[in-house]
Amino acid sequence: MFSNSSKYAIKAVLYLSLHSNSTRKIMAKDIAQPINVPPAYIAKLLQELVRTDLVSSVRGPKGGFFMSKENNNQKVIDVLNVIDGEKKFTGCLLSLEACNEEKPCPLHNILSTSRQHMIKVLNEHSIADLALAVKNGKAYLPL
Amino acid sequence: MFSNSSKYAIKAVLYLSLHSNSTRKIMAKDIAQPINVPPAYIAKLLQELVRTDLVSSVRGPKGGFFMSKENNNQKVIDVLNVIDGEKKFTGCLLSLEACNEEKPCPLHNILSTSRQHMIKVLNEHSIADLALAVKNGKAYLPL
DNA sequence: GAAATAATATGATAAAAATCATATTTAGGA
DNA sequence: TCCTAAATATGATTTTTATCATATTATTTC
Repeated sequence: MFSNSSKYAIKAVLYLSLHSNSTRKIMAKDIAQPINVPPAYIAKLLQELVRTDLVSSVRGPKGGFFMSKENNNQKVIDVLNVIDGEKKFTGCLLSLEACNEEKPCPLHNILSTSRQHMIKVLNEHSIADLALAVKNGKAYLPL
Repeated sequence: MFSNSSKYAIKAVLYLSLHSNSTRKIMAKDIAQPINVPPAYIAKLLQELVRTDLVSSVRGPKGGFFMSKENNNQKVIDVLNVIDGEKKFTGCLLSLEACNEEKPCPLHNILSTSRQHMIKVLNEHSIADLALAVKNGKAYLPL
């Protein structure tokens, strides 16, 4: 459904949302272990997330990654769009160039509703929302 | 969302549903062109679909691929399961081993409904249903 | 301002998915 | 029975994705 990269990115951003802030930064290697992602890989993903303003960072000693208030308010779909690209959600389900609402492909026809709903939900929930669910014991991050 | 292979498989199966039957078989290369998929690739995919009883075939002269009545009644999700595997739909959205309904991951939490709906729809519609929509002008297969 | 630390940029390698190629088997027709 | 046509099995190649490694740059602290 989502690529490994996207899953890793979501996990990293969630971890940062739960454990970091502007005065409490976390190094790439210290994020990698708890979310079970290769350190070098998560480092590369984090760089991309920093470039696109989804995560904040400071170099040098006492530096690291963290989530600012603005970062926390970004929507879940923003992370997915940066890593997997928008077409993943908006593109035709059969990759037909000429597929659209007026002339939908057969899959579009039957899946359009649930897909729209999916996009809506990802658009409505911020990273902070997901983190809050974890804090409240309504969602979990095991292993 | 779906892999190229899955998209190709759906397109091939739809094409066969619309243009073939037990007395009108179609060769791999004659399927490849209209659905815009590499001939050798679609041939390989068709073999897998035949092995799993989603498509029928006859070798030799006058042979080819076709959809039997049973083939046409298979559900869309069956094709996707064969090509992409079931985990694509049932697996945790963050690939967490211990994620489940009782202890859902944050993504599971917000996407579960639309995902369930998606699976339901794919389970309810047969290949024939999709083909019918095309015949009735309710769905299209451009390019 | 020098030393140490941590992100950044860049590129190399490995694994998986997609694509291509071909020898083998089966079925039909002369 | 022999030739041809078509699927099948198998494997090679290419492309993409995932993973690993390292030299460079920025920042803090002494």
